[in-house]
Order: sequence, then structure tokens, then C-alpha cells
Amino acid sequence: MKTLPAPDSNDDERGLTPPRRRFVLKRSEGAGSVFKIPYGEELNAAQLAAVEQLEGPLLVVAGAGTGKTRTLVYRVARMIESGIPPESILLLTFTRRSSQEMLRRAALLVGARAEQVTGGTFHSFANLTLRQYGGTIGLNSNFTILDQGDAEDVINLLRGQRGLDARGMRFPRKNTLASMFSASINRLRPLVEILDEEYPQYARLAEEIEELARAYRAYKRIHGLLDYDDLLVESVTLLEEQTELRARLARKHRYIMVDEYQDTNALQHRIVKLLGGEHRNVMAVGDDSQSIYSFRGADFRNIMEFPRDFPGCTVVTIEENYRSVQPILDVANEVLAGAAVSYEKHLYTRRTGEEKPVIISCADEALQSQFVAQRVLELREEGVELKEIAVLVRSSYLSFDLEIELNRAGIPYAKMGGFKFIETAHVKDMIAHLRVVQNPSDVVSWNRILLLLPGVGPRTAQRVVDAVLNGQLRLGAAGEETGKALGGEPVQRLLATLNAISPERMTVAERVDTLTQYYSPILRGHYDDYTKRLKDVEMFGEIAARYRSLPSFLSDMALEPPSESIVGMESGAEDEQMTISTIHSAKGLEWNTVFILWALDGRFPSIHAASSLDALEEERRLMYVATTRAKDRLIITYPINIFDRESGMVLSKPSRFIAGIPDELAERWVVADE
DNA sequence: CTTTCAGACCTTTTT
DNA sequence: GGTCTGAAAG
Repeated sequence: MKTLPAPDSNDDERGLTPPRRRFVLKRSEGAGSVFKIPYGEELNAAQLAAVEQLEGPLLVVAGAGTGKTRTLVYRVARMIESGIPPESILLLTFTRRSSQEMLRRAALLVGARAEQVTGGTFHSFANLTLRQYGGTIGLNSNFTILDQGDAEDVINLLRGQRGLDARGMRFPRKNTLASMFSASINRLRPLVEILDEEYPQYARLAEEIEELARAYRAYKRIHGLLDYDDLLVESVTLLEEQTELRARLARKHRYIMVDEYQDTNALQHRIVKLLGGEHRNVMAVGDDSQSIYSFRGADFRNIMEFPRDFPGCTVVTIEENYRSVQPILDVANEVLAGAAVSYEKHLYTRRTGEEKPVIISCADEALQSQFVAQRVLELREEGVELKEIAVLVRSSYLSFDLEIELNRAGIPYAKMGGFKFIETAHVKDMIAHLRVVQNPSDVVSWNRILLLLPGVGPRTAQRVVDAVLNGQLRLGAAGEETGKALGGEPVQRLLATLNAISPERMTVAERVDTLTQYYSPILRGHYDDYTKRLKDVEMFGEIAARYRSLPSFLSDMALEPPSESIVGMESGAEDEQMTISTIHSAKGLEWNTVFILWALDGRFPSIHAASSLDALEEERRLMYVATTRAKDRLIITYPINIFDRESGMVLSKPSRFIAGIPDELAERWVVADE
């Protein structure tokens, strides 16, 4: 897979050295080690303060581009150097990629020991913990992780069984139901309250919806399924109920660091408190003005209230920015200045720059795309590498037109965020087969793979599934006969294939190979763009081949799927392609030149945010995050006269977040037909 | 029972 | 542009 520049990977090449500070070498308490790293020269005063405090609660409020990652990396290195065993450090980050990148950089400072630090997301940590100790709260260790789509499928199944999909009832759809349930769980609030506040149109169905939620919970439990929320919920349960185990885990993870704390939700915050409440060696890093995940239950108050939850907490604020030139920061600050609640933060830098950010109005979307493509080509002529250029959008579909234009112009790009490779039907099909092998009571996967077969519909699938559940049908040669009786020859062949890939000793690669041979003809029968999809299946095989065990492969596919879509992109040289990304996926990253597209009121802020002040504020922070990704050059564009089907309005006003930026801070241009 | 087809619907962001 | 649903044909 192609990967994108890791967070802050260019720290070392930035234009300005941090302020120098004289530093005295002294012997530390830990195991007779000495400073080997010239921290004083590499870090500014605030960063150094954060790095030096190894014990006790610590909150670092670090604005965009202030070297947050660098601080974390150095602190990990400093801890290891002072004799703290790396395996007692737990580094929780927003994506696994960022924790890997941090540990890689720490390893450059103190050697391979840094790789022994436990690093990952809350969800991956929960996954490992529950696989190991979940038995104590009645979980089977081979549970299947449901991603969002899977969870929706289960809900839909139950909804159908209950007859709640009757006509005229206008019962919420599966994705709405899933987000209702999730909101209730992640915010630790009763479902009724969520319904009343956010879905008043469904409040009348509260009873049925609650009933369905209960059924969903029961169903997951019976069939060994855990959705994303369950991973957190069950971890909390485990830590709360099993006090001895909690003590053991707390001893094991004596030092906890959490990145992007503003984007933690109530459950994650609770996990931190449970795990770190005793030893209190907890460091939280974050920036309240970059909180952009409240739709997922994140609550930036977790970071604000951190000092209250950990009394005696040291608070370090870092405001000097090393990433962007001052004119870009001026615009970023201006975006925040319009906020309803004020953020007590004002970024500054010593990086002066001549070039002001540019705001460009385009006559329509096509011109916007053409303009960006042309400008990219010019920049490349001027010596800006493609990998130093990014286009950021509010929603992933907003880059479709540009992608066509870039293809036409022969400009290679990688796209992050939005629809993923893993979410395509054919890849999900492959995964469903493997899941059934791992967890035969995974009914949703059974359903999925059975319905692929000719002559098998919901009814037949249900019969086969029932036979599996009550033990009549097991994987194994005898099962094939039963399968034939139940659903005919195709079912028999399916069971034969599942049998063939069941043996424990088989490698993941071997299993996927066998599965591909079985699945390819089915794929051909189902889709006319068969060849394109077959390529994805091959790609899937390549990824699978890197894994040693089936469970770890499946967990990873659910928790940390390859984030890029590979459609339309042949593998190119990694450093010679530009990036297209959603703003959410661009979190923590930086580029020399950043384009922000569709800064059009109704698209950004999204029209869905218009009704709620909180939602609007989050959109504003999103714009702030987007602008602060740019190091030297920021170009904001918007098309005008766009018809919005949903509202029936014509959108032609620039985003309210940039409309008020004074002309001294940004240049304004218009792109129109000649 | 399954398959097929036409019309409705709806579209953020992600672990 | 895609998914989802309902209804009728196979």
C-alpha cells in the first residue's frame, strides 16, 4: 500500500530552528543513565517542560503545528533513556499510523527499545485487552469485530425480524438507527434523550427503537460480535468490574500518554481514568480548537476538565508555531476569531513570509478543478514537489470532479479518507468468508456469503444459518452433504471451500488464494466491472499475505483498514504524487502548499450544520484545522452559483468562515471564462 | 422462493 | 451516482 507522509515528518526540514536554550547536563535518577540527547537544543522551553516531567499528571495544550508530535517523541525517548522500561509505556493515538511513526522516530533517538512501547488507538488497545482477558466478563476470545456497515446489517436484520420495516411506518433506516445507538453509548446518555434532542421526528417510536437496541445488544452477545462501541464499553466494564485485573493492567501500563485528547469521548476518558487513576502518570496532549469529531461522541470538555480529574496536574501550553508562515497563521487566527466561544489561543511564528493566502472565486466547479490542476502544474515547474501539495475538502465527494481533471492532466495523486477499499462489496465478501471460518456463529457474514449463491435467497440462507446455529451443520466433510440437502450444489461448494481454508496450520495467504479461486467466478457473475474488482481482490491477497494469523488480519481489517482508496490509481512513485484528503483525514499532517476546495457556504460549512450552533462551531474548527495544515502557501477556492438539490437553493456565497477575512490578510481573485 | 426491475431516497466527517 | 425498497415475474 502507498502511505502518505507521516505526521510532522518534516519537522527536521522546517525553516526555523526553535529558540536555543542553554542546557546543563545532569545525572538523572533512573538507572544511572545520562542524557545523550541534546534536548535543550532541540526543544523550546514549553516543549522541554513537557518532556522533562515524567511522573504525575500532565496536560499539554499544543496549538496546530507547535511540535506536539516532536514533544511526544522526545518524551518517550527521554523516559526510556531514564530507565523506564519501554513496555510499561502506553501511547494512545488517533490512528495506529501516527503511533507507529512516533515510535519509529523515538527509536532513532534511543534505539530499537522504543519499538517495545505499546502503541495504538483506544480501539486496538481494547481489542487486544479483550481478546486476552475478555473471558473474565464472559466474552469469547474469538469475537468478530463489526465495522459500521456490519453493525448496520445486523440492525437491519433484527428490524426486519420484528416487522418494523412495515410500510407507512417510516421507521428510521439502518444507518440512522446505528448512529442513534452509537450516540447514546458514546455520550453515556439514555437513548430517549438522544431521540428527543436530535431525532424528534422519531420520538414517537421511542419504545420500538429501544426494544430494537436491546435486541441488538442481545444478538451481538449471543453471536460473539462486538462493534466499535462495544470494544470501548466492554473495556470499561472489564476495568470496572475486575478490580484485580485492573490493578494488574495499571501496573503493566505505568505510564500513559494520550494524543489528540480533544477528540476522546466519554468512554475513552473513562478508560484513561480507570487505568491511570492509581499511578496518575498520565499525559494528555491536545488542542481544544482542533476538536472535530463530536459527531462520533468526542467531547472537547474532556481535555478542559482533565486537570480537575487529575488534581495536581501540570498544564503546559505551547503556542509557538513552527509549521506555517505568519500570513497563514493570520488567516487561521482570523477564522477562530469569529468563534462564538473564544479559544484562548493565538498562534505566532518566527517564519515570516511574503506570500499572502489567496481566496479565489470560480465561476463554476469545472473552472475550480481546472484552476487547481493548472496551478499544480505551475508549482511543479517552480520546483514544488507533488508530495508537498495537498487538496483538502470537507466531504470526500467534493473532489470527484477534480480527480477527473487531474487524471486528464496526468497528475498523479493519492486520496485519503472517504470511501475505502475495504468497504467495497467484493472485499467485504472476501472478508465475510474468512470471518465465518474464524467465528462460525457470525450470522451476518454467513448471510452475506450465502446470498451470493445462485438460487439462494433470504429464506434458504436462514435455513442454512439455523442449521449452523443448532449444530446440525458443522464445517467438515459431513457438513457438505447437509449443505447440499439444505441449499443445493452451490451451498455444498461453499462449505467445501470453507472446509478447505479452515485448517489452523494454513497461512493467511494460502487461505486467501484458495478463497480467491472459489470467489472469482462468483464475482464475474455479479458485476460487469469484473476485471476492475478482481484487481482489488488481488490487492486484498497481497495485504493478507503480510499477516501471520487470521484473527490478527481480521482485527486489523476492521480496526485499521488501509485508508486509501486504490481505485483508479496504479502504483506510482510514492513521492511523486500529490494528496487529496478529507480534512478529517488530514489531521496532524502538513504540506508546503495546501488547497482548500469548496469553501462555499452550504458545502463548508455543510448545509447540515446550519441548524445547530455547536455543529457550526465544529465546522469552523474544521476550517481552522484545514488552514493550519499549510506551511508556505494556502489557496482557498470556491465555485459560485451551485444548485443544491436538497435545499433547492443556489449557493453562491463564500464560506462564512472566510468571508470576513480582511483584504490585508488575503488576496482575492476571480477565475472566469475568458 | 428467488430474481429482476423501477422508483424513491439521500448523501459529512471515522474508529 | 449510488443504495434501498417494493412489487411483479420467473
